[in-house]
Amino acid sequence: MPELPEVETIRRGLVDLLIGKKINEIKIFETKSFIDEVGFCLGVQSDASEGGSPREKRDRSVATGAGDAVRGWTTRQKPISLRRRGKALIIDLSGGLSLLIHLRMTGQLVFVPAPDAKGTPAERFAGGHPTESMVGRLPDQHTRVAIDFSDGSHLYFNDQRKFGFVKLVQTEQVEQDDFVAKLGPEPWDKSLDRGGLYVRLQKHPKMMVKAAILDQTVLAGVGNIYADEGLFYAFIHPERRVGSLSQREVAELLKGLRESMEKSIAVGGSSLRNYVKADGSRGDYLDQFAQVYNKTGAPCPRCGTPIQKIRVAGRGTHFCPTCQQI
DNA sequence: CTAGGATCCTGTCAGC
DNA sequence: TGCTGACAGGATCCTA
Repeated sequence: MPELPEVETIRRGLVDLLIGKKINEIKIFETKSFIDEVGFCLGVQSDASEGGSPREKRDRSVATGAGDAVRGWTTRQKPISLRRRGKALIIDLSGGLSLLIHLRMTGQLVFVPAPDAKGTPAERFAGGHPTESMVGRLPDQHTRVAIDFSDGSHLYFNDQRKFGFVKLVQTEQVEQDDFVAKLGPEPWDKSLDRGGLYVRLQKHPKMMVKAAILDQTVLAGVGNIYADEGLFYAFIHPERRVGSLSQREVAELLKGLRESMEKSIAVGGSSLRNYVKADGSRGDYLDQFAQVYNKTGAPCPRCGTPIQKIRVAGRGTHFCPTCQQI
């Protein structure tokens, strides 16, 4: 699910928790979820000599409590910075490697601190796809990768559908990564102002506007929720052809995208404190800012017309048929 | 170039 | 309650 605001929420929440900690081991519970571009711990199972520090223990099998074989990579590297590009989170490590994390539809990251001396339940930080794994015992059946820190804390990458991944890359190669290299500018990039987005969009004049803003090469980080919200804000029907949009409409669309994402970041995206409210009940963070997304049948906040749901570019699309005309 | 569908997976929900 | 099909917030690949 996680779109830009969720990933940014995670980045902000994790930065102080991870920086300076020392990794003991990265455990890989699901091979498919961990892509090793460096050739350190997975990939070629050959005994051919590989690059890297001789102190690294590679391709080791570890026994878990459950008895499953889990791949592990022992290292002493430390997270030194957390970055975000579009919907990707990048954790740079002290040894020149980086973890490039994409949550796709159902990924989540859960940080579990070490229990204190009194055994008081540790306060977690979690973000991404909201599920019981945010509060349950970890690792669980959805845990794909776990990072164990030397102080006894853990960072879990959980992902029901296994679409997301953690990729190990050289830090200097991050910009050249297949996914990162194709990304368009960040939504707040100045290059999009004063007609910049209009120019980018007009390279695809026949495309439906919703499909165009979901295209990560046009603009990075916009997903289905914020696409619907931004189009609603700008009074633009999602099936309008890009070529029919005026500069003014595109400027409004950019404003709408930015505002809805800023609001979401301000309330903390889909994170633990939205998932579990103070009284222990489960909340839906979308309620805190969404005007149309997942509001099928509800009155339009501007004109009262019931919000409609249609399918555009293969995606569920919510809009107001009165405010957003073809 | 574009649309549209299938695909990777698993879980949930509506309807019967 | 059980079964079935539709659908899910991403991205890519293929075909037409």
